[in-house]
Amino acid sequence: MAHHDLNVLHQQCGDCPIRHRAVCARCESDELARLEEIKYYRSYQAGQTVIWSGDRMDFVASVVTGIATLTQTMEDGRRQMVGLLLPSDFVGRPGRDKAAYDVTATTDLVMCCFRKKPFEEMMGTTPHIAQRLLEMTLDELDAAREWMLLLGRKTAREKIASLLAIIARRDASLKLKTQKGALIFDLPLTREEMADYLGLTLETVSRQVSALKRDGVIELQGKRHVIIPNLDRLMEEAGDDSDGGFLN
Amino acid sequence: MAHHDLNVLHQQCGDCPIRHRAVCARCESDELARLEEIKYYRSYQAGQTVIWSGDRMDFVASVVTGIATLTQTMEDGRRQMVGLLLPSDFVGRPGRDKAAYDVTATTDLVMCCFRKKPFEEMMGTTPHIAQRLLEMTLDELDAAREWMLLLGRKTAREKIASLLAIIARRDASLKLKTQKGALIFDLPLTREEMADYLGLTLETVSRQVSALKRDGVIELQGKRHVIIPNLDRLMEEAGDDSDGGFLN
DNA sequence: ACGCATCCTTGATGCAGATCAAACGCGCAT
DNA sequence: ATGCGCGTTTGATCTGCATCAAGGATGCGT
Repeated sequence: MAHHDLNVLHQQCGDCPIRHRAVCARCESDELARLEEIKYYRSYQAGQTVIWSGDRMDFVASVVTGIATLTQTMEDGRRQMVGLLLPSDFVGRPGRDKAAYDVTATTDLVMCCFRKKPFEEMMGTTPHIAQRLLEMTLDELDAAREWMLLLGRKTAREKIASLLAIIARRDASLKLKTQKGALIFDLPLTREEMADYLGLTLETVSRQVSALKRDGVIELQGKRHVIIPNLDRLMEEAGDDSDGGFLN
Repeated sequence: MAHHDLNVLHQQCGDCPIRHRAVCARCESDELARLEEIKYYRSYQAGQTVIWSGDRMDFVASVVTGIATLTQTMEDGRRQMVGLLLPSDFVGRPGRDKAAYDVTATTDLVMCCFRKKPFEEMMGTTPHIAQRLLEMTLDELDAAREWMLLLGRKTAREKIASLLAIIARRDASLKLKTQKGALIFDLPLTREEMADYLGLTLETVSRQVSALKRDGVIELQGKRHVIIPNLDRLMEEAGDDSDGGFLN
């Protein structure tokens, strides 16, 4: 758990899978070239800690592949996940030198890193980066506020349904494995991680997942493979405003 | 509840009480002059709704004086406050034309408004505004994540103590009425609003406030006037990591 | 094939906070 | 003064989820 692989592959930004969603999304080719000079990749194995809260953090990064989590921990060990980082999500905060949260790889993870100093300098001279980062941060803030509603007011069953709906919709937006309107995906989180995200215990998560299965809202193959036969039904269970998205 | 006063006072930005904390904090005098041209003030009475979630929103604004809240509501009426807006806080999102949350004035409120279109144009040409907005949004995101820990994992007593500590620290930072290390302030929220913020019922809020009083953690004069004889004690009750702030 | 670890499920019981209900205090309009 | 409304307090009871406790399933290293 101490060290991390330095991945030697040098990917061209032009071929990067997150080219159009990450913090670099708006960059022109000359700006991309400058970024390319200061970037480097890092890989982490599933379960590895990327950084501990309070540690000095001399880089910022984009998740390229895999999933990471942000968690906060109280002295007595109570844990709350405060972010789920998917490909293209940004890690770190320009202008801050210590990590505010624990960052953990929940699957194998590849990140595109930039040393903080050069990145901050580029932010000053490259408005496209700052613009995109602002947009992404505003999106995260909206997501955090939706999560506050979940944590403060939803029942255990609604929390589980909400989490499944969020994961299902994300997968639908890229890996869209749709067949007759059914969505299929693998849960990227253990029951305990789901509990930490939802403000529940792992036992309650397990019981409510079983209940949703018993009631036909979801189907399970093994513990992690989920089939959503009817997304609308799941959304009802999640208690979300039916109108769905409010993008723009 | 339908209309709002148009306040005719034209304040000079140079004299503005939030000049150095708001979205305009980094502006040079020429930039400020341009902002001054497109700004206008609006006042709301305590209890008035500034805007409803889903409504068209053609402006963005800074809170100048007073307090406003952001809340989300589920169809069945469950409510969760997702933001507490204090003087200098920013309302609205550039690039979005509908409000995502209900915004309500909990005290008499004055906002410094900018029509969205001109403001967005200025953001493109005035990096100081975009920079400051990014910084403020990152701060809000941190606050939202701290709130997620509170909502997901803290006990009712810890939630109340945390809210009081947050309000106390904010007042200490400006209206600092310190005397022998004791902090004094008026609660800007009703018990019900506190409950909506904390993910509790108003009865539980009332009981836990009484309990903190009984245990000498706080003193009360009337229902709203609070005295914190010992902030460290209150912070312990809040269950926060003792190290306190982690700015920068 | 075996043992062991990790993750997960299920059951029994307990408790913090929700819910239901009543009454208090204070400001305000008549 | 009187009565009314709103915010608040306090009490009695209920319940959803936590906690405590056993197993079951799957995968991995030997």
